[in-house]
Amino acid sequence: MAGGGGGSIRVLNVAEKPSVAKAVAGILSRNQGLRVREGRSRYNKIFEFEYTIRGQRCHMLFTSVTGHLMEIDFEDRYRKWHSCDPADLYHAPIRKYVPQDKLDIKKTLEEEARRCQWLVLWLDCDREGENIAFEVVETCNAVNQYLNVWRARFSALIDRDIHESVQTLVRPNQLFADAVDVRQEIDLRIGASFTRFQTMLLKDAFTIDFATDERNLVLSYGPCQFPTLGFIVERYWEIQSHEPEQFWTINCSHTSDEGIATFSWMRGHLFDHTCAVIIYEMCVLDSTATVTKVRHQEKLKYPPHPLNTIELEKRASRYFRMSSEHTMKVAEDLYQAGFISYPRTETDCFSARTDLNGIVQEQQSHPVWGPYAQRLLDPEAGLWRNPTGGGHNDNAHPPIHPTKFSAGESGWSQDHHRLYELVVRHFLACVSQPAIGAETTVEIDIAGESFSASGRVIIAKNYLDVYRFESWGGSVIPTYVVGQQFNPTALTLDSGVTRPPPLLSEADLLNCMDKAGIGTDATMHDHIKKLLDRFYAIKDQNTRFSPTNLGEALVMGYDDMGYELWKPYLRSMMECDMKAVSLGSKRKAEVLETCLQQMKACFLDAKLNKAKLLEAMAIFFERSNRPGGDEQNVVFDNVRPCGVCQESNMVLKRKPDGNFMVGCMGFPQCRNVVWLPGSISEAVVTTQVCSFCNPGPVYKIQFKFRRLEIPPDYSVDHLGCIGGCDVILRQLTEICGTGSHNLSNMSARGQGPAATTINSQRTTSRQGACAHCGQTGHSSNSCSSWTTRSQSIQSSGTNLQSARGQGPAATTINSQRTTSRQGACAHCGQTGHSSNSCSSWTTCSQSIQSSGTNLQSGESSIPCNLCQEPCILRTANTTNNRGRKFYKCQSQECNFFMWEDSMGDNNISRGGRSATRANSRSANSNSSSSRRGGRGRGRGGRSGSRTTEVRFVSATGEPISGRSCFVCGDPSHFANVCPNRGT
DNA sequence: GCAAGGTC
Repeated sequence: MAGGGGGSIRVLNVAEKPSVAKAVAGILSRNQGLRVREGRSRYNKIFEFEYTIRGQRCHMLFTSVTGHLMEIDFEDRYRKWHSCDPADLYHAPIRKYVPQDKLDIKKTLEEEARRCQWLVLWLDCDREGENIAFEVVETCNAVNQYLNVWRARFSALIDRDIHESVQTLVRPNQLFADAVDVRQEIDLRIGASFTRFQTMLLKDAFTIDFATDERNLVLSYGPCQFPTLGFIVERYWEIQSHEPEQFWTINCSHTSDEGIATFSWMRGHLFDHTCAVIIYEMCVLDSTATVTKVRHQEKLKYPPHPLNTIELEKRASRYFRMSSEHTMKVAEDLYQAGFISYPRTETDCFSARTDLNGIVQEQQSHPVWGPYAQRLLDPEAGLWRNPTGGGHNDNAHPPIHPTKFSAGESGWSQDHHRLYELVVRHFLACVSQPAIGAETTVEIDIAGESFSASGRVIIAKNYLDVYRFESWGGSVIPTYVVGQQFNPTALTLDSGVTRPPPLLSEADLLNCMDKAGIGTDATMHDHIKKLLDRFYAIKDQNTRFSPTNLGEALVMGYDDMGYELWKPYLRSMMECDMKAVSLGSKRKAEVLETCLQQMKACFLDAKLNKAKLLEAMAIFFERSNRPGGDEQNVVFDNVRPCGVCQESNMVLKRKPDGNFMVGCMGFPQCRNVVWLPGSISEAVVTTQVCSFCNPGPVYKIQFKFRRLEIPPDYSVDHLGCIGGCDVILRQLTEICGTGSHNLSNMSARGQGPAATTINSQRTTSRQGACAHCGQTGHSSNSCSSWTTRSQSIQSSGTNLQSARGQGPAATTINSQRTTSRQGACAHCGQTGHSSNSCSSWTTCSQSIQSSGTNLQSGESSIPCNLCQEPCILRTANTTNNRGRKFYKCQSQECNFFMWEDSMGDNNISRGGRSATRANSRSANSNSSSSRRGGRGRGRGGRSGSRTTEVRFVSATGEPISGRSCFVCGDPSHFANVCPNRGT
């Protein structure tokens, strides 16, 4: 490192945010001779002071950016949604630029950098920080290539760290920055491609009747938001597929002068009713209890670890029902006003150098928790304990803690008060002794069966005194000694049912994301909010999340395709790759290429399987009759570059009349088009490239023809090329015509060269034979086996061109030719009306409306068995259950779902219990087995979660199926409530 | 009109 030297050098220091610039400048200058002036940006001031770095006198200029200085986006040509096939976004050029709102910061950097010799980067010490560092370097180097660039590494904004850091400057780490470049590019390409794809595919195809303006509806996909949605849907499905099961347990209680002890059966509960009854009968017949074990134990309840962002969000949600997004807003306010430390931190352990004592001292005068703080500082109280960390450290920020005392500010909302209180109490708890409890466990034996009861007495509350959000429940039980005998006050056989897990709470969701590495501490709340903004999920009053129909349909669609795009694995894989890049074990270009290649293949596959998405949507939404509602019309598959305009791609389209064409995306400026045979029922662009045709690549198309509309000697499946080399395709075009654009139409209007031409070479090779049936003796024109449709084609004049080497495809209408068609409807080609008012559009949308309506809303409804809201009869459209009718409760908060064909079963109530519970069980079981398609999502048999909620069914006197009271034999009640039973 | 990541 340069040192010594006579004169002073100018050093430009740049921090990631204004607060850090201010703090570091304050520490380095020791607030001596520190001057501040405005920069171009009102938030990013410039601090100036003198400093000496390893003997070199420096005039320090300290300014900041605000996070990333640059953004990436596609080049202009690809930015419009219809400018290209979304698949092109996997290789479309990307540019990195400083957005408009950051230009003033850029200007400040440029102005200052010009006059400096050194650049010292004080960005946060994580990968993103390193990437921002290089953005700053790029900006400054552009105006001063002689800058000596240094990186300051620091882990906390405290004197010792900062002074040490500036004396041990290092070079910035390109590998760390590379890892972020990889992430940015992958996120952009995947996000934009899938978002455009699914939005264009689904938005207009269905009536998605949310409050918002449908035209602005964006069905976004993102590598973080989708797995987050996946967690919500998965839990929702788990609940739906839960099969309640009845279980039995024996409970015993004993009341004495000292109180009540409730003993629970050490077998837990049994699912075998007969077995439970037999054991119960044994206990009742020999009900004397003998105490077999008494154990006294001291138990500790530890205070929480120091607070990081995720923990703050989870606790604010749990204690105050604040959303994570709102929590972060309030925390940001408190941080900006200096009351709490930086709220975006992963760190949950304090540095040994933090002045914990000083932080407690500040809180001594608070009217509520002040006395506790005083006790903490009193060595005689013995309350202090050095905090233990949770093992996370971002090496950039300390755990969230109070930085300034406040007894409440006038401008604070209730949430500001609450959050500040949480931060303070949490901090005080962290430096406190754990709570101490004395636990007693008593075990008894009744007729060979073991039961246990426990009680707890809190000896010292310690941290619980200040951390009012936590409690340590416990009850006192009477004293027992080993060998003591007593008669239970009550001995009952109780029944309960297993229950599904609850919907995910916000804290649960944050937990899932944290574990799976979805998002960062600073962005997790954004992803959750995005799901709500996109109408993918809703949050109920208990801050629990469930998917909307839209969210569920999207996940279901991808799941039915067999993809786990909604699972966290993709992100985990990316995280691994990024780590490898940052460590230098993988190269940036290599990771980018591999990942994008895989994702593109996945994307193309998803496009091929788009029917699955449509099917899943059709379960929940009605088909729309909007013109763009035909998904075939809005999702384009790239076939080849356009040889006419040489700007856009030619894409496969299906017109509203069902016929296929390959047209230039540059329409209407470029009208290059290839009409395809009218006998095609399906056409899908593959990834195979034709090795003959130019300009390439020309992707081959997998066609399926309608058997009855093509000659018998042609296969219904054909992998074809529209570039001009494909003989079969041209034959079929000639034979079948192109629907409304058949040759008779063309020639009738005197359009010159027909769109559908027969290749002379091909015709020559089959001279003398009918092109239709292949037999000689007649031409295809007079072939008797042909349909009326093809006969109309035969009258057309054919423009014979040689097959190969003709440049643009033989079946191409070029732009020059199209010019002559100006004034004709772009849809059907006829004159006299525009495409807006073309009657064939209307016909098409009507047919969709009448035939494609799977969701027969309002056709029939029954009151919900669970909540009494109406249940609407709908028709499923999934692969496994197409056409099957089901009832689904309209209420968003009710999970009732029942197949219509299984309703009979539901009338059989089990064990004489109320029909309601039986119905819900049956409904759930049906939904699990069929809707989840047996992919192992629903739990089978008894492996799932069982909660121990016990219902005293028998206490109501209901007989359990097939049994009668063993005391008096009466089938109308059970033994434990038998009036004839002695104690 | 797309993502996720910084931050004001």
